[in-house]
Amino acid sequence: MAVRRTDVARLAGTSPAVVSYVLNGGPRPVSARTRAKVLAAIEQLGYRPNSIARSLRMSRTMTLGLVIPDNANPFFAELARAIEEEAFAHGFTLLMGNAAESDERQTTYVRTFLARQVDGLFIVPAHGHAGFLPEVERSGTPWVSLDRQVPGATAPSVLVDNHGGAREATNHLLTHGRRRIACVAGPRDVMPATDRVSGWRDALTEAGIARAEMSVVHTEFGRRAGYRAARELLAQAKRPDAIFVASDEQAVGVLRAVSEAGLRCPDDVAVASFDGIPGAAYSTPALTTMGQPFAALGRAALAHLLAQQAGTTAPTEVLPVTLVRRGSCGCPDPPGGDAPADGEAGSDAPVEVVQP
Amino acid sequence: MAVRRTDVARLAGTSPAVVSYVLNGGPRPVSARTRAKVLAAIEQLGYRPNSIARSLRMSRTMTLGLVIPDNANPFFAELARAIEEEAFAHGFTLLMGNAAESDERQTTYVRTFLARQVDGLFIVPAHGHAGFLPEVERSGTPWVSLDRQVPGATAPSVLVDNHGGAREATNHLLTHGRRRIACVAGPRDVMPATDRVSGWRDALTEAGIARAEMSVVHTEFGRRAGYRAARELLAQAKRPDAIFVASDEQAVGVLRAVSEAGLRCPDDVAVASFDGIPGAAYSTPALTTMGQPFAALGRAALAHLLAQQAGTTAPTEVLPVTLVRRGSCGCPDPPGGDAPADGEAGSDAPVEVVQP
DNA sequence: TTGTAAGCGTTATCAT
DNA sequence: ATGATAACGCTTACAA
Repeated sequence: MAVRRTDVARLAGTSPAVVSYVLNGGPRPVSARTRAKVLAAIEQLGYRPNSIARSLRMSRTMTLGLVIPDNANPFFAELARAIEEEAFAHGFTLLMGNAAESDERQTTYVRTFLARQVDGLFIVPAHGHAGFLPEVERSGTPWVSLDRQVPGATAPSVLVDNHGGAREATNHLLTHGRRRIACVAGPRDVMPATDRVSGWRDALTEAGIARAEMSVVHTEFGRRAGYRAARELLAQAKRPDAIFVASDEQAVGVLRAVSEAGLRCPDDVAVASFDGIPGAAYSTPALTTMGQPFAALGRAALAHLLAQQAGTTAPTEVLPVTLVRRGSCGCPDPPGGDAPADGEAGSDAPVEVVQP
Repeated sequence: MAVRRTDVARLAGTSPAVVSYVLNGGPRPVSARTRAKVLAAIEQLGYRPNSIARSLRMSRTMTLGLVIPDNANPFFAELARAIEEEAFAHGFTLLMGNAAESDERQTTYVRTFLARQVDGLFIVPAHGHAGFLPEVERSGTPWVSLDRQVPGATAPSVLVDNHGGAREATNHLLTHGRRRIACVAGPRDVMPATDRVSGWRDALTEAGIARAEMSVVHTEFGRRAGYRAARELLAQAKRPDAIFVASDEQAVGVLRAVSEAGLRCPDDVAVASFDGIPGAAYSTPALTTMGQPFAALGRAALAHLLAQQAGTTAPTEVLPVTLVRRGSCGCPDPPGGDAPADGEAGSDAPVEVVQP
């Protein structure tokens, strides 16, 4: 069918193995003359190596799998982007699976990826579920859990400082003179969500605010959920003068609810959130948020995978988040969404008005 | 190393071939008793088939490749999501490649995917570039170009009605009484961008507006580019009273520029855009936009691939876009970003304010 | 109904 | 420095 290594060897008047040595630069040396003939034959036949066969032989696929809970969520999209970038830089191809918040789909993807003999697996576990755990552990495939931890898993996790970040964001709202700071939280069963709630609570407690003065709404991540949660909070008798929101996506919905309620952000209700997705710079007002170090997360995740391949035992790693001050908290709002978003192309090219 | 088909056969007291027949449901029948023994052995050993070996043997990988120009752009992200969804539903796994607007990376990905013997390839070509064309054509692998057409390609394209959509959006701004309707366009060398410009121009011409009254800025897709383009337009002596924007992403930047200029949307400057990304429902005001049929695009793309596999010749397909009326054009702005976004989870669960 | 064996395209280990 | 050959794990045609 396709043109094989054998065909190249025949045309070059040599053996298939030599073709391998030329292509792979080893493990055995090959004379310059033979190499030239092989290269010519490859060119002439339009030969392309079959990496499936290579994978079978080498039991190494140079493929990594990534399973995320929700493709449509910009935070996971950004995380996926960072991981893809890092994988590409190391010569790996990434298989992407979207669990769509379903434990079943999540497990299906893990199973598929394992059957495909991926060299490693990145998993952002959907809400507490972890039906995939037994299979992945038994396979012996290196894996890393991201953003969230799986109870009982032996694999390392790469996380961010959710508690500290939430505390810092809340403290920042306090420095703007806000006292009634409510919280739009994530689902109860997701680790980063609960850590962010406790960071918020601790900041308020340290500021001497009574527990009874604190309101929290647990809800899904996502714009719509944030919108609905904020509507509840703003309808309370004692309306909050600020809201700490557990994710930028929810915060976009919160902003919308504030404006529909006839209130202004940050004047009537200040907002600070978490994640630092690119879109956060372009809402009105732009969101003050705890920026996650996406590139560093990607690097750390791959490093942990490679360490496991090398047999090293790598512990869980917690990366810091950094406060990004924009308009929603009451800080001055930088024009034009400040810096060009990561990966945004050609943003500084001159623009010119013309006639069509 | 791993547990193989042979091991299962030995334990079940049968031959490796029979194990295949049990797993694949054929092609030969297996007695109920043998099947039970095989299943038990599989369970006991924790056997998992190696699909690399299967792929090599079958010369079918059940893997498809997708190359997009920019992972960070929500439009491509949404398109990717739709395609992944469709591929998953048909039992395919998707390899995702982000060309990051680089022709070189784009070609690298196509080459990698071909080497991995993907059963088909979806390509959203980066700006006019098409360095990958010779290789993919010669490989004989079925492929489809999406969103944009590649000059000289034999493969079918799946597109939307860019001209008609732009025309409809512009006409809609005209019905709101706007006359000075400027245009923020995409890059000059991208087909859908130029088609949208001509749709906008035709609508204005039909309305009797002189060419000299039309202003257009060509720029990159992306929020920041839209922001900078709108700043130019709003600084003109005769300021436009509406802007047709070639993409929602750019429109988000346009909204930002309008608000920074101390103007209000839609009162001073109405905006209509193109794409219908989920985020468009949550800007302030929400964006009136020409919604692309993402799910249908995914379906069409896969259908074209499968048709090619079956040897059928499939022509280019153009899908319709639909006007989504929201606040930015002057229509009433539906509350809370109207319907739950596609793929947004659990959005209608009750929310409740509690103490932490 | 079941066992045997060839072959998918590659790499690595033998000899030469 | 090179040529032959066994193996990777699976599917299927063929023989029994």
